[in-house]
Amino acid sequence: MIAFVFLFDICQFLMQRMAAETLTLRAEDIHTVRSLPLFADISESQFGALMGAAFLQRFPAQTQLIHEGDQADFLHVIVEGMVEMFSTSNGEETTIGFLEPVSTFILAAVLVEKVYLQSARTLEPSRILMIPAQAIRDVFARDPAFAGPVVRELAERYREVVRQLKSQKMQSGLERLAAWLFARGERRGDVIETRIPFEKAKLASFLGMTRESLSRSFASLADHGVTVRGRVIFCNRPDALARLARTEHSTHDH
Amino acid sequence: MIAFVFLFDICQFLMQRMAAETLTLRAEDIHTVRSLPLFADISESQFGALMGAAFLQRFPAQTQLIHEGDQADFLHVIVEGMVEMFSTSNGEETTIGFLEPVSTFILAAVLVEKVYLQSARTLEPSRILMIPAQAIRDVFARDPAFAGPVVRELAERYREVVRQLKSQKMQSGLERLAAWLFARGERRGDVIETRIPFEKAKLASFLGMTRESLSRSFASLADHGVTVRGRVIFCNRPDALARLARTEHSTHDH
DNA sequence: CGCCGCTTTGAGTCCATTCAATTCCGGTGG
DNA sequence: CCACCGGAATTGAATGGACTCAAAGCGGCG
Repeated sequence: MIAFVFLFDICQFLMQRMAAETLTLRAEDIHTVRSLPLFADISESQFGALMGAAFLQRFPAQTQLIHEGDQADFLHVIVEGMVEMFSTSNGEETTIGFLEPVSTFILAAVLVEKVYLQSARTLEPSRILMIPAQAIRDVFARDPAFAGPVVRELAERYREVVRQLKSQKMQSGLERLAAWLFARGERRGDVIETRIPFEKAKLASFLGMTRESLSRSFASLADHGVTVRGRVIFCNRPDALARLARTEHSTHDH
Repeated sequence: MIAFVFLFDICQFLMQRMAAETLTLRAEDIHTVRSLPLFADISESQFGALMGAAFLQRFPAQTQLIHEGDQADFLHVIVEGMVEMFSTSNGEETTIGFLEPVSTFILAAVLVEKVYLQSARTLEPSRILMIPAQAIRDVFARDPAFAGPVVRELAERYREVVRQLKSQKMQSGLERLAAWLFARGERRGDVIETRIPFEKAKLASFLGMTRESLSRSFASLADHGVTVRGRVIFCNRPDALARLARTEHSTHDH
């Protein structure tokens, strides 16, 4: 049984290899990875060890990089493209987050040598740097300068998930949407502009609702100065959006 | 303004002091804290430094130990009693978790020198060891043996919250309840027995539903062999419970 | 025994989802 | 350049699950 699972893993790995394209690390890429807070402090030699063991691959869109439940064998770094973290249970799928360059993901599973709790797939053609988990753990054990950044990374991720859990439990879908638009939008004068860089269905899943509900939520936001033009959202009353995001239950306007 | 806030903090602290009772550390307590995975590996001298800066307090039930939004000044260790982690937003409150001896809480906020994202209160009379955040950070910086356990603790907490988020987004209240009963129950022969060590309303809030819904969920679980007797829950078909917990959507029985 | 707080039950309402149909949009090929 | 196609997004109607409000049990403790 174990043997079969192992064989299956190998097959999967080879198939992925075939679908992907292994690239040599370019100096420029190494530099961007090196500049990540996670790696900024470690010694040159340890960083060299990590990069020596790592490899960079190019994946097409919609490639599943990580399968929830697998042993965490690599720390992934997204160098270019876009990655979705998600989870599947009894056929249902929910989006847990999105990753843009340059960031690492699933550090927790790698460090504690456990299985992944989430899956990951590319949403665009992407370049991913894969560092063997063992190399990460080795450097962690050897280089004390690595501990600080690792802890900061973990702690920040933890706090992010706590925020997500809170908003999931205490806010309505409309409020989560407002908060998302506000947090991620860019101010242009007195309007705020937010671009959704993926399908709206993904955003809906991330916010914990259906596409239809998201669509209706956008419609409701018209009362708050929001205009939707495809994947670009404008709001000419950012304060109204912020107020809603902070979950204003007192105001029952209509 | 700042001065007033500071004054307020001091008042709060003093009031807490008055409500609480400062205790001297007993050798026995020190030993239990020392045996925590988080502290097991650090050097004797560093541990001594931590304990020297720390103090143990006894709090009555329903005492708020941590106010969400405050700067994280202490790492708390629950030595005896029961603590609830919760969060408040626009008047609504949600329970995020429960802590029993012996465990630490809010390590993440302490390490990154940020504000607490959650509040904490005692649910029973409790003894809490409070270690100044700065002492924790100092030891972390000085003793490399501390890094591993810290990372393991953080990583596990992170994974726990991810699990909570997933179950919140993908499972029904009924399924979450089944999962909770199953995970926390004790096998006695072919029945499983679970004791709820706090108000059912707290459990409802933790599971993300109202008391009424929780009550109705218990009623529905009767079909799965569940009997409720006050705060003690029995199930004579643990497999049915487990199946439901794994979120069996396919089976539409009746 | 009687009070008080927690829990349960009931009834009605509301909001999100589901299912279904239509519109919108980008890309392709004639 | 335009017609067409398919996937995505929106809209509508109906369902259902969870919540709110209200009232009635239950249980522990003085």
